[in-house]
Amino acid sequence: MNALVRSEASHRNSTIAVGPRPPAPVFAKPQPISFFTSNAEIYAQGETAGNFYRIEFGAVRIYRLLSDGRRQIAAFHLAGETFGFEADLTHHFFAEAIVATCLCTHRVSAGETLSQDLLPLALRYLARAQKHLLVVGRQNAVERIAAFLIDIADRQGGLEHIELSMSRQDIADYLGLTIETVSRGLTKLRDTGFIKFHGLRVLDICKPQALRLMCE
Amino acid sequence: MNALVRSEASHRNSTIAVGPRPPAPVFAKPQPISFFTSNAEIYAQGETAGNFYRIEFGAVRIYRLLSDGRRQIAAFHLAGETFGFEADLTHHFFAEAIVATCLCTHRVSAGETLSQDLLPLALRYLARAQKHLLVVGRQNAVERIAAFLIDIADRQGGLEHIELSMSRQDIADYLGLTIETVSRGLTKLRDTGFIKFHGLRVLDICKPQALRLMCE
DNA sequence: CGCTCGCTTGATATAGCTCAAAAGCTGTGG
DNA sequence: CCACAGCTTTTGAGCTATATCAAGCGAGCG
Repeated sequence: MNALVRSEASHRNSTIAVGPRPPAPVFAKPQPISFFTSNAEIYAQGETAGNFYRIEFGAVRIYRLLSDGRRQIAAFHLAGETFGFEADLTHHFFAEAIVATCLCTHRVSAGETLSQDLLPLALRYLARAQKHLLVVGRQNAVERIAAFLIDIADRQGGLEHIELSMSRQDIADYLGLTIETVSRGLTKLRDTGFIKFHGLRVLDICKPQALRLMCE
Repeated sequence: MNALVRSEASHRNSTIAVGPRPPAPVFAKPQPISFFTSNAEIYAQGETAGNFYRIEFGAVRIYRLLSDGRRQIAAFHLAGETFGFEADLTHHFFAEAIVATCLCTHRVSAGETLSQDLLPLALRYLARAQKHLLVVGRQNAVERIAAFLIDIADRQGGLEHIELSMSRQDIADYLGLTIETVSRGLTKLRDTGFIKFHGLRVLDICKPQALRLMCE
């Protein structure tokens, strides 16, 4: 299965208050900033919720575990995105920093108008998760990897240049594959000229149209 | 693959206005009721959105297609649930009645306070979709079927008695399996005494604890 | 009574998993 | 600047769970 022991690298990072900041564009008041090192836990499944977070820089994985250690990453969140709000006051997932990450924390109590801002966000994430279900449920390995690359490229500004913050294991656990299958898929996409590597986690999409067609 | 042609059974049902009704508990005004026969389309991917729907009775599947016909059902909605709202004004999925279904239509323009009601709903569906990702991405066939049965049982009131409104093909497309694998999985659960059939789509869960344990 | 349709069962094929090892990278210390 | 250790990633070989293809079965219906 997929029962790797990853936990020892994943302990809570101390929150570093860096003081007041200029107002964020969407939410009213200056809020505390906290910093997380790579693999630091932001919150755990079962923990009390109540805050949500805007990523100033870095990247975050949202995931769940089965009792035998199998992991599914439900979402990646990149710089600029807001995450961590829940329907009830409990977190149903784990959240960890993928790389060194800086978060701006917001309290839910801060204002009632927040739900006005949060609803479109929640709906976007819902559509994203449900689209990802099609990828994981019905596409083969290479199609899943293609869909992942297209998604990241679009979210990094629509360029064909990609800088991955996550490991092959993270990608595998996001796509419902093994690390070996992800590696073989990327190799196949490279050998067929769809992508070009400039380092393990840096690559260009050479045939964006064709790659898009592959996962429709 | 899974390229069945299902489309000929799926054309728009005429909306039957049954006149004003007593106010729904959550939303303010009486709203038009419409009726859909089994397999009737409620809305299509790409269509303009703007309404949302409460299921008075019946059941609905929310799904997406790949160009070659592979289908992934992203969610089932049962009686009492509300669905169909979107972040932008476009539907990103198809919605069809699974059985004879009666919907109460609400216009988004009806009131600004709606987002207060819709946010927790959206968040619950988001958590549901992301949990389902773990099932589809990391669990084997029998575990997926067990998780599906537990989910339906919980949503039908927590009883151990289940009446499925959906076909084996719908279940397969929800779980990312083939119809044959679903059938074999159900047979295995029956033969090992976890469930007992009282008809093709009617069954009891005999060992709820053990079944739950199977998909954790 | 004989269709049709949805479901089950059987036999075989294969995509992706598992296990194993090699090959790159990165950082550290001499 | 090189050597070595500890990672992550890639590559290889064989195995297995599930898909695919095909046939049979049973309930509902004209």
